[in-house]
Amino acid sequence: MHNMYPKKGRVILHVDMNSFYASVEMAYDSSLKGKPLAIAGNVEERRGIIVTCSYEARRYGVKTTMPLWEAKKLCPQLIVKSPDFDKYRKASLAMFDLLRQYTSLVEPVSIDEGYMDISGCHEIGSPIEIAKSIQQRILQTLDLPCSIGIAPNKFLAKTASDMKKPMGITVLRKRDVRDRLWPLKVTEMHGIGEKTGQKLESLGVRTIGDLAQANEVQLRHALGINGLKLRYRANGEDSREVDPDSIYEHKSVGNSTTLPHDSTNQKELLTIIHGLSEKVAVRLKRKGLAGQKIGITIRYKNRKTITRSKTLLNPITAHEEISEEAQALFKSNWNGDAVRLLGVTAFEVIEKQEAYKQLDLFSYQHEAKKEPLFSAMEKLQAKYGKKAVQKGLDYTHDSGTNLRAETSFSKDFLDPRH
DNA sequence: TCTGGGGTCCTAGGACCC
DNA sequence: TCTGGGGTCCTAGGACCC
Repeated sequence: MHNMYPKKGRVILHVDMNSFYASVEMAYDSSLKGKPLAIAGNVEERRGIIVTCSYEARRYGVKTTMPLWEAKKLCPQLIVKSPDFDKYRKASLAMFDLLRQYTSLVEPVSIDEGYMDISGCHEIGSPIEIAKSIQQRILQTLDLPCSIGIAPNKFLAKTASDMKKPMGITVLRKRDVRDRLWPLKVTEMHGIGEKTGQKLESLGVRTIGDLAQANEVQLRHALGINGLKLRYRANGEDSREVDPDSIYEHKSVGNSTTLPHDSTNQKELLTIIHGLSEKVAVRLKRKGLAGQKIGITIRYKNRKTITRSKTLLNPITAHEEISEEAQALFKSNWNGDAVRLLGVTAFEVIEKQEAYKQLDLFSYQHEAKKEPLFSAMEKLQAKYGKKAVQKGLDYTHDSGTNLRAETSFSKDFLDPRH
């Protein structure tokens, strides 16, 4: 018996497109190749920032999230384009289709990166051969460069794909962790940003190796359970599986906009919320989703940002309904200061089919308004359980009608302690 | 002359239930 | 006269990522 793989380990690839938006623009217009190119939001206005830029632009010090005016100062000949998301989505879909020709275990994590589990792909070739094939075909058929990390788990694969850019292929095995992962600065680790980096610094943790061997009690105290998770990863451990279905699991759909000018004009602000609500409604409908919870974001002139949300009795999709909830939230929470940004988000989105079941419940709530409360509640409880009954009660509160006084009686009735 | 827009996940406190 | 402990749901904020 010859077993090439004595330990049944996984082989995970992380495919990371290099400066994706800029590369897509160059694939469409080859005259842009070799030039400093940046994709920036709000190109016309003062508030644009760099979303992506070509490697040529990076040589001038231009970086992602840098304000546009600053980038132009560093590189006056910078070519600036507004993002064209339809174009990028198309390229992204084609790229993931190509990956799925190797295995169905493909998990897109964003428009330009994804994981693959190629553990069962021995017949196609070795992991490195597969990675080379993928990289070549993405380049040949889509004219797009990418880097690929090969490792026994997601974290190491993601870290590996970052090590050689552009067009790199990097293998990071468990036995490489000590020599190749541990020397890296802890701030380069996926999941560690500015704040966590500062906290770790104050604990004397500067490299990933420091984190891997840090005192668990101290970590837990400073960072909570996340500290232990990060330490685990720093040791090269990560048991998360590649989940091809995760793309279908939407949790929220939102739209936000930074206003061209800070505003205190309530009418204007409400109009903007109306427009954002429409965009949310259109996107919900296109995906066949409905939102159980509507939220707004208000960012003030001084950048202080608040969020307010409301859980609804029934999931909604319609533009007018979303707009009504969002405008009500705005009116009761805006402090009158000048507003810089507004956002509308639908949370706890569910598939429309689920929403129909809940509409059935809604009809019972209407009955609850006509019938004696008592029997309507019993019906509701028989069909939907106590949680549904609680919703029914909320509704009577919401409507603020004559049923209000009776609800407390019903609540008592439903509590077995009484 | 400052710092976009799309998300996810986690935490923490209060209300309420059992 | 005084007051537990487990759990869930809801809301708001924060950290992080691309």
